[in-house]
Parts: sequence; C-alpha cells; structure tokens
Amino acid sequence: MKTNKKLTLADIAKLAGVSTSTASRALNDNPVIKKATRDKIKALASQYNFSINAAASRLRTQKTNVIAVILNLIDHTEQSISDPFLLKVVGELNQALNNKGYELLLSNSFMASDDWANYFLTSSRADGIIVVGQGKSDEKIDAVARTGLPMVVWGDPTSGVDYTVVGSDNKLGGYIATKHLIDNGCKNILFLGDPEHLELAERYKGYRQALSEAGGILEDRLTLSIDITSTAAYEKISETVLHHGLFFDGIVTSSDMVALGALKALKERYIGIPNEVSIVGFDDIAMAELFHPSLTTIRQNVKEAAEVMVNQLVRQFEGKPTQSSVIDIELIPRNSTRH
Amino acid sequence: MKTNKKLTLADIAKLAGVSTSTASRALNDNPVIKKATRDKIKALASQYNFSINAAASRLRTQKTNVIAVILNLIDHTEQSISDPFLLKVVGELNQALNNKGYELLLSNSFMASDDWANYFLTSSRADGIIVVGQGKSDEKIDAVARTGLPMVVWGDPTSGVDYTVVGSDNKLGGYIATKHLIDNGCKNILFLGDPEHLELAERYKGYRQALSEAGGILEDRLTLSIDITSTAAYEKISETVLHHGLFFDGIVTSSDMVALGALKALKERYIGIPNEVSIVGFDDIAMAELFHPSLTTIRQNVKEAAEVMVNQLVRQFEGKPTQSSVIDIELIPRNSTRH
DNA sequence: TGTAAAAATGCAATCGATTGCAATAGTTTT
DNA sequence: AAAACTATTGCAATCGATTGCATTTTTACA
Repeated sequence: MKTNKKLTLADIAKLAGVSTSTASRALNDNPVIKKATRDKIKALASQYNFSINAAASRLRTQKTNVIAVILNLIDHTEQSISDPFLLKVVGELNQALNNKGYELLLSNSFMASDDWANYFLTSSRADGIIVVGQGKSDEKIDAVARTGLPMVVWGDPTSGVDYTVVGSDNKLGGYIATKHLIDNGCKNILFLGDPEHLELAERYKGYRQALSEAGGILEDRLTLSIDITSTAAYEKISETVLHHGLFFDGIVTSSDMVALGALKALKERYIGIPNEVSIVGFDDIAMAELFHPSLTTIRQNVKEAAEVMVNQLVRQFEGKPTQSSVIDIELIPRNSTRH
Repeated sequence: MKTNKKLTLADIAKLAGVSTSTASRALNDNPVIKKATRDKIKALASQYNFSINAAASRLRTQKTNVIAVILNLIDHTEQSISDPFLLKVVGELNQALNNKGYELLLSNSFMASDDWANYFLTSSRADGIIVVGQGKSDEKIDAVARTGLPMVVWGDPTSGVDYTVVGSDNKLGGYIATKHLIDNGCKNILFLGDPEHLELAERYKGYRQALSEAGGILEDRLTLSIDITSTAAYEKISETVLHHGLFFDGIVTSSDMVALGALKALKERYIGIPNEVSIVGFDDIAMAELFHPSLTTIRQNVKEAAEVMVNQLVRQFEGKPTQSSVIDIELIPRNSTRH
C-alpha cells in the first residue's frame, strides 16, 4: 500500500501536468475546463484515491456542507433517547441531507450549553441547524432565531413562533384521536402526556376541543402529566388504577411508546383492551402494528417532514423566504380501539 | 444585535491589544501565556460570542476532532433503521465521544460507496471511523483495516479478524439463551435469525453447542433465517405455524425486535407464552420489560461498549496498540420464559 | 494570412488559526 | 548595576483549496 503521504490537489495537478487552479476546477466540474482535461484529472484523482481536503475547502469557501442536528432532550436525557421515533427522524434527516449533498453532525448534548448555535455556526462547523423537538420552553431556540442564523425546528408549526417550524398539526392530531375514541363510545378519556410540553400542549388543546364539542367529560383528574417515556406511562397508569380504580375507558397518549407503557399496566391488571379501555398512540412507529393488540395511532409522516425541513433550510441559505409547514397526519385504526 | 461580521481571532487579539499568537495560545490555555492575559482574552472571547473557526484550525492542525459513525445497513436499509437498539448505540457513542472532546458525524448511507474510508479520513472530515455492525460480509471493512486507517467496529470480538472489534460475546450469548430454554424444559428450540450475518453466526454456534451438549434436537427446520426486523419475524413465524404447526416450544431470537414480532404472531394464534412457547430476546432494549409478557433477554452493555470503542479509537490516534474487547452480557430472566 | 473573439489555463492572493523561533520584558544573582 | 536567566509575547510561515484576473492557446472570420 502506498499510503505514505496524503496527496494534495497540487500533487494531482503535477501528475496531470496542469496548475492547481485547473485541477480544482476540473474536480468541481467547471465547464470552463476542457472536457478531456477534466476527465483526465478526475481519472487521476480516483486512481490515486484522492479526495479534496474538506478543511481547506471549507476555510476558503466559507461553506461546510454540514448540518448540525440537535436532539432537544434537555429534560429527560436518559429515557427518551430510546424512543424509536427519534431514530426514525434522524435516519430520514440523514437521507434527505445526503440527497442534497449535506452531511449530518449529530448532537444530543449540546443543547445544554447556552451557546450551541454559535458553537456550530460561527465556528464553521456547520452551515445550519435542525433542532428536533421544541421541548417545554423554546426560549433558547427563540434566542437563536432572533440572531437570524439558519435553523429549522421540528415541532408544532401552528403555534406561530418567529422561526421556521415543520411538524404535524398536533392540535388536529389530538382532536382526531379524541374524536375517534368518543365516536366509538368512550366517555371518560384520559390525556396521558405533559401539557407543558409545547407540542403536547397543542394536542391537549385538540383533546379538550373534541371533548367540549361532544359534550364529553373534562375533569382535571383525566389529565395525567408524565414524561414521554413508556416507563413513566406504565408507572402512572399502574398507580392511578391502583389508587383510584378504573374511572376511565379511553386514553389519548403522547406517543406510541407511552401507549405501550399504558398498555402494559392495564394488561397486567387484566383490563380488556379495547373493550374496557381503548388507547390511541401517536407517531406510528414500526412496531405499533406489532403490539398486542395492535395500536391505533396518529401517523406522522417523518420522511416527508425530513425533506421539507432540509428544503426549508436550504432556502434559508439561499436567502429565500421560508415558512413553517404542516405535515399531514393520519389516523391509523387498529385493534387498541373499537371501530 | 451586532451580528454584522463574523469575528476572527485577529479581531479578538486586537481588542485585547495582543498578537494573534498570544490570543491563540490564551484560548488554548497554554500556560506559557500569563494567567491574567489568558483570562482577559477568554473573557473578551466569550463576551463577543467568539469561537475559533474550526475549518482553519483543522487545516492547520490536521486534526478534526470528529469521528464518523457509520451504520452498516447495506442489506435492509428500510427496516432496521427503526431498531431502538441502534439509536441507543448512537446515543451512547455520542455521549462517549463528547466526553472525550469529539463530535459525531453520522452516516447511514455511505457504506454503499466503495470509498467511504477515504471519503471521511483523507479528506479531513474525520479523524477516525466507528462502524456499527459487521453485516453479512466484512470485506469492505477488512479492506479499510488493511490501509491502517483509524477504525473501530462494533461486532463480534471473538471472531479473530485483523481490525479492532468491540462487542458482546455472541456465541456465549446464544449459548446462554439456549441453555436457559433447555434448563426450563424446552425440547424443540427455534433459532430465528440469519446465520450468515457475522454476529448472528456466532450466536448460532452457541445455540448449536448448547443443544448438542444437552443432547437436544438439532434439525434444519429449527433454523429460520430472516432479516433482523420485527415484521420479518412476524411473517416467518406466522407462516411457519400455519404450514407446519407448532412443532417448537422455544425460540432463540436475534434481537428484541425480532422477539416482538414472533410474540405477536404467536399471540394472535392464542399460543401461550411462556407455557407453550418460550422466547428469549437479545439486546434488552428499554421496552423489553414492557412487552406483554415481559421479555427474557440477553442484555448488551451498550454504554460500556461505546466507551470502550472510543477509547480504542483514541489509542489508535496515539499510536498505541489496540485490541478487540468483549463486553459483558447478562441473561435477564423475565416472563417470556419459565423459570 | 492576419486579426478579432472565444476558449482554456495559470498566477497569486486569500480564507483564519497555529507554532517554531526570535525578540522583548522582567527577575535574580553576584 | 551588569550579567544571566526566565517568563511573556510577537513575527511570519504554513496548512490546502478556491477564484478574480491575467495570460496563453485555439478557433473563427475577413
């Protein structure tokens, strides 16, 4: 193996008998260079396994072609990192970014530091940021937005914030889920999720709206505030049933994982699903279909969302106006609810 | 907001009334600079939200402090990207890398191109590579290994390849899982997973060893080769039971997700678990405990593995010798098996 | 064939931080 | 108070690719 030294563009140029400018242009497929010359240089480059030094290129062009993807998990780092929905989001983002020629710099811990935007952007580490999740407070996100740095956020696009948000119509999702339960005979419907969380707050609104429209029951004890994890759901439902009995017959949950935890707690007590209690999830992760019973849920179109986010970010680079976008959701009826 | 221009080190130096060399050294905490001067410059930097231009720094130092993490999913991109185990691995790697001052460049698609190692390393995009999963053939991995570029692979560390592998003792895992089933009365034990997959091949060996040691049944029809996804498992088990009846009373699976699919297929046919069929998973993902019944599984210590991988990679940077490491596994008995 | 226009290539400055070596400031010793 | 260090700081080259502008080569046209 001839891995003695790293080759530079100058080396390739010398081998081709041209100047580095020509070599550079050739590799960038600049049509100002004669086709024959271009091909020759490219052939040489691939023959010698040469690739452009990204650091030098980035320094000179002031462009990194890297996007930082930040998982906004300040609150409950330990658990929610295991939610398959997140991986799906990251995977689709990676795909969408690669398709546009960008790379993905992943971070699940920098959100903690106050200076994350500067860290990535003014330091030439990334050209833009995609934040996954608005969390309980979008204060920090908002602060970055005000500096005008390129950023797109996965969250609730209907909430009318100043930055570009892509996501599902959460209020509608909450509404549809609740309506579905009401239509199928549920009277006392729990909301299982943290209404202080920005996205969930919207779903909660939808839940309340559906209930009040249908003249349903809206009591405080029907709102169970928990983190978005299956264990939290399991514990909360177990405890609730234990102390207060089965005073509900339907549950609107904040994610499929949460639904799974609730399901478990109920099944352990031999409570029939969907007959005694019906459950609606959110996300439609791959395994929702495989739960027993299979999970009725609100599907989020992650692939489309990822593409839209990347497009919006690219528009920001180009100085074009961007806007928040609502991604379609869809009720997927399965066996955890009657219908 | 005064986000007019990006500040450079020279600007900060000017503000502090020193040279850029001094400013550079100060920010790098070089003790050769007087403490007072250092503090003053650092204060100025943070006051002006300045951070070092990574591109320039990388160009000059020939070090990126970035590690490329490659999810080796050539075969079944669509499905296995949704396995929560993967996200767990990526999350822990990110944590371990950040702790050592590295950033994580994620890729799930570059493995396809032949030139991935060069793409990341000789182009100054990353200092090293972590490959997650050996897949069915480690030919490409092996080729990179021979070039001597810094790389660590998550896979089977016992298989004696030339590169540094960190992972569980898969053969032992397969053995323990199978033994557990035998000890609890299972006679006809399925192996559900692809024995051509390098890591699973080892588990398969363990499975066979346990069976032959115990004088158990080892027939071809007990080996069901499928992809590592829950749907594949669901379909295979459904079809098998449908066409050949319930000729087995135990299943050793290749992952918790696969176990979930199998569980579902069996429950749909009202086959009792663990009494009629016992199942052992692999990984111990967060929700294994929440399945119904909760899943007996072989736990992989991902956090430790991630730390070891990063350490081994750093050792390679330092020119120190590295070695493959076996991470502890543990049988977690739950209710999908008798005991 | 001479000359204008077009096409192709090269020169050299530049991006911003780092660092070996030189230079200056500050202390201590005699 | 000069010599001899030691502690601080600055100078200037360097990392490798890109690009505006200048120059050379080729083609087109009269």
